[in-house]
Amino acid sequence: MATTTHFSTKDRILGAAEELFAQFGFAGTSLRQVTSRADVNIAAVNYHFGSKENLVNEVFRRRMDDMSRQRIDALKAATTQHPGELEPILAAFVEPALALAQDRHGGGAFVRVVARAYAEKNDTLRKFLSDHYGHVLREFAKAIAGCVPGLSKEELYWRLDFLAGALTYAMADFGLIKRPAGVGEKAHRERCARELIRFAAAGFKS
Amino acid sequence: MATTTHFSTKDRILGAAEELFAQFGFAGTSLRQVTSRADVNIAAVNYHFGSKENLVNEVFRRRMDDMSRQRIDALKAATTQHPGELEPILAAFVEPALALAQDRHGGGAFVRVVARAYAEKNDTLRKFLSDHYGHVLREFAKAIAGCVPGLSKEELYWRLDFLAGALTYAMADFGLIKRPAGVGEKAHRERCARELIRFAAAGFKS
DNA sequence: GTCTATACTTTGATAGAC
DNA sequence: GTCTATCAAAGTATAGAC
Repeated sequence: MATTTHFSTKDRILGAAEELFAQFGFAGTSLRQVTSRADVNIAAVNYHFGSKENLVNEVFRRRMDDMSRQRIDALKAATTQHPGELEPILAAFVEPALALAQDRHGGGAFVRVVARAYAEKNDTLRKFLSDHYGHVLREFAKAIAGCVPGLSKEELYWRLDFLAGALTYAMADFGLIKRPAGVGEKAHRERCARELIRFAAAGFKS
Repeated sequence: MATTTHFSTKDRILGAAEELFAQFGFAGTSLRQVTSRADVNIAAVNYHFGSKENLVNEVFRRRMDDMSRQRIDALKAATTQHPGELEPILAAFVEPALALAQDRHGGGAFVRVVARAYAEKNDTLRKFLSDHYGHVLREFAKAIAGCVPGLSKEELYWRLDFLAGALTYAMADFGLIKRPAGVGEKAHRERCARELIRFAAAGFKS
């Protein structure tokens, strides 16, 4: 917020929190660890963010906003460059998410916030997610509907949920599939995207 | 552990914990709440379970073991009664999970443990899950491979992961789709199963 | 082996001086 | 906007009764 390269207390807290959350999870990270790494006083967290929970949400929001923007941009490019084709739309949905999940700095924290929204009865966070995710998802729903005309709106939404679920699972690296030692992270991610797009495309067209 | 209907301290803790975890989540439930509801001393938790984390895992394991058994039984029935058909196999995988997720007593807690395994860097829990889930998944992989002969083992495992992800998401009731007011829980669950089976079947066959 | 009373340690949060 | 001091509540650990 100035002409210098100085990072504000708030920004330093966000940065430190993101790294620690990604590495140790939320429960495993204390605010004292965060403030110690950010080199600020323990009380600064509550002053700037109100609570630990709200700090978590803010860490998440930075990445989420960025990913949503990438998705929307990619969607526009897909529908203009490949009109009527389903796979490029699915790629626009899948690829930014997998790229983020793999980001060393924010990916772990991001995936964890999503999972936490599953796990904890947290209607505030759920509503927040549905407000943001909802908007993006509806854009994709419209675009997909244009490629698969026979689909009812209900069926379309069910299938979008299935895609989102499979993608979230893949982002968390949770399944049977493990990256083989000889394959780089980028290649593994691209393989995942390719497989998921093919799987989902067949599902949407069925 | 007797001829009476007496519940041991351990069982009372497990029962109270399951209900509270399902209702308030893990972070939202203190051990003092648990021991108060179970009418046992606070120290009994650490005596019987070692830690809160381990209590969570034990609550989960009871349901998990039960669900895995149901899945395996349903798989056997499917392959003998409908040999060579893919959809009954997928149903054997999907339906026990959705039924459990909807169970008022244990469903909430169950889904939350799975989500927590996503969210927290907990290799113990992840390994435990992969040990149990892994065994069941491999049975299903074999059965599916019999129905879709052209599929490589790698592709098969990718797609199983996608199915598991979509199913987990659906179990958590996390997506856009909400149960309409006029539809019962059972009907909604059956609709979900039907849609997911169709979606995944097309994906596996692609 | 089982359970209880009790104390220890760390956590997130707050109040008030500066 | 930031700090020190302090708080209540949480998970955990231990000693000893039965």
